[in-house]
Amino acid sequence: MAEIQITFPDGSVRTYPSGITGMEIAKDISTSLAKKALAIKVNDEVWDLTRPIERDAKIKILTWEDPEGKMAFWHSSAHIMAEAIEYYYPDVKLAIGPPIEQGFYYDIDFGEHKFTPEDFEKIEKKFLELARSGETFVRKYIPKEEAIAFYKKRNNPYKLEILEQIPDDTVTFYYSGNFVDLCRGPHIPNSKVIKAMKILNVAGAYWRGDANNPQLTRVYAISFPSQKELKEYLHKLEEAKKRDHRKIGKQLQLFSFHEEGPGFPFWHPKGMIILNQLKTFMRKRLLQLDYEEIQTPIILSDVLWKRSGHYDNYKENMYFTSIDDRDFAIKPMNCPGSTFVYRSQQRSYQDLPLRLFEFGLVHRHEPSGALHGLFRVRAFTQDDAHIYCTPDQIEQEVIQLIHLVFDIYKIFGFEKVNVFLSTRPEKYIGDLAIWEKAENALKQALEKAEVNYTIQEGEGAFYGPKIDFVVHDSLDRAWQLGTIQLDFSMPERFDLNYIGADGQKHRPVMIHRAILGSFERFIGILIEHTAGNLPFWLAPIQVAVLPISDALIPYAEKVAQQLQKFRVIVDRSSETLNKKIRNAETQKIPYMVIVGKKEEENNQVSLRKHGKGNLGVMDITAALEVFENEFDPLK
RNA sequence: GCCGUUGUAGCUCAGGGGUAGAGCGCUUCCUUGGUAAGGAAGAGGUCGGCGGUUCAAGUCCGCCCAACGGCACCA
Repeated sequence: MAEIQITFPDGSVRTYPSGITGMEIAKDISTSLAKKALAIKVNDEVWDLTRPIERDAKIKILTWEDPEGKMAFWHSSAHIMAEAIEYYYPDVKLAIGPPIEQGFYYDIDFGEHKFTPEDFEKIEKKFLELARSGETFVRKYIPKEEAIAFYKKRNNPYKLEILEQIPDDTVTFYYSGNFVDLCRGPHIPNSKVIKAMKILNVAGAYWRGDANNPQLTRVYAISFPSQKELKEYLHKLEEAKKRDHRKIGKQLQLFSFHEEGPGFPFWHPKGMIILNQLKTFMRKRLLQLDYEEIQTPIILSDVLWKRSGHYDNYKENMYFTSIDDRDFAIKPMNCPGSTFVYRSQQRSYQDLPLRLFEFGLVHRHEPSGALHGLFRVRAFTQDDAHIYCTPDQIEQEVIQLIHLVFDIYKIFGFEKVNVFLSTRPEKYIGDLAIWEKAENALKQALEKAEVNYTIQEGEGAFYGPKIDFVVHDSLDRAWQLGTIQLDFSMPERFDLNYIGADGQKHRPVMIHRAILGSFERFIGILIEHTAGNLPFWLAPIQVAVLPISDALIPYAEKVAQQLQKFRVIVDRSSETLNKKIRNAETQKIPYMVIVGKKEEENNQVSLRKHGKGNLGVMDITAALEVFENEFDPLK
């Protein structure tokens, strides 16, 4: 038999007979590895451990520690779950069942039956029973004709549609237990390693993600090699739930939502402090960079929106009204308004770049099913700005912007930022030459700012290329915040111009940009990022003075007086000290200043830090100094 | 917008055809305290809205609204 050379990840090479399987190689290395092995990577392709390797290859045995190992594990779990579901509901039609980042799902047409959480338990039980029985996953090559006949007999239009799109004459099927599925694989060798599984939820999902197609039931689940890992995962889910900004917003009395205004947040006094602090902060930064602030109307004539193109492209998302028999629209974006400020006087090349920023309140008719706390609302305030410049100025402007964006994210503790450059799509407006110039300017800017970025070919807007900024929060979830979008359309539509050094009229380029995106959404992200423990400068109440008894209220007020440059409250309730501390802690107030007789006698306070505990007794001035040393970008 | 689930006191939730429940919060009283819940009493609800079935509906049925989980959407 021919021999082949197998190269391992560490670079070492071993010789094996051709046709050896991954499992045999794993066993050759060590029995413990063979036990843990789930799949094998063969020259960048993930294979079953039972599949014969016939040529020289670079391999890596995959275990639960490898993302690809997890994928195979969950993919196989999806098959077992489908088998369990078919056991109880033999008439279901399976569509697709892939692994995902956290677990797996199977899209299933349940016909008449409504699959609900009541079904979960019995499916989970059956699943574990099947997994424990030690099912093997056997890969078989089936002629496509045979596969089609198989699914025709089973009356499964979904699998037939998938088959139609496979060009090959032979397709692969996987057999495990009583289950058969058209599947590319790879799978784990034996189901015994799956020790724990939980169905997480069910949801409707369109076949092939198209809203015109029938809706299937998507069953989400996750599985693990041990019960312990499942427990930990469920615990993590709960922790994430605790950080939900909707919940914390309610607990801390920051904002609320009401039936009377779906998608329209009500900001309470404490939330307003955060909102205003953010605005003050952003305003200060922008004014330092030669931006000028403007404010444009919320309601503007529909003539304007027809001219801007929003009426044709964005009508579905706009609200309309009328005034004295004339038609108006509520602005969904600030850009058209900004152009009026630009046009209010003849601009010269010496005026450029002109940087106009607006904390613009926009309204958008989001589909009802899309609303989600502060993350997706129907009214929000963008930290918007429009920069009017010459094509030659794009690069320097974008460099400045990139630095600004990174500076600002850093202040909120967003250190990991991914940057994406989206280039010209198939449908676009404007000259090819200016597109190329603009895209090059963006690339140059990114490179000069020494930013790593990913190009998203063809993902730009029809009116210009753009750069997007995605940050990662403390739970490593990704959030798109900032965007820098070049626009060749708006200057054209509104006939914007400036007089160049040559005395002739020229067309400026418009740069739309937002850094936080929307203040409302950003606060939601910040709450989840910090679990509601906002930094000192953003905390609605910074210090709570807690008198040990009613008799100490006068001294508490005297102390509060001396701390008045901070947002300070005095707890005058006739509760025990323990209760007052508990209340301040649950309200996530950064500092507690505790005063009793002893402190009063020496003009001192006892300081306690939220989440940390007692910092000890000190002079009032020393406490003041502690607060003054807290980070404050507004100083 | 689509599919599914949910809607009971300010908040978190139990109850499930026959007089509406708990804890927290709120009010009052007692207690005056030393680093995460002191004690007692009281007030508070057209059980999301509108219709229907029934002697009787918070409970069963239909429609609507909203929230939640996904999908679709996010020029």
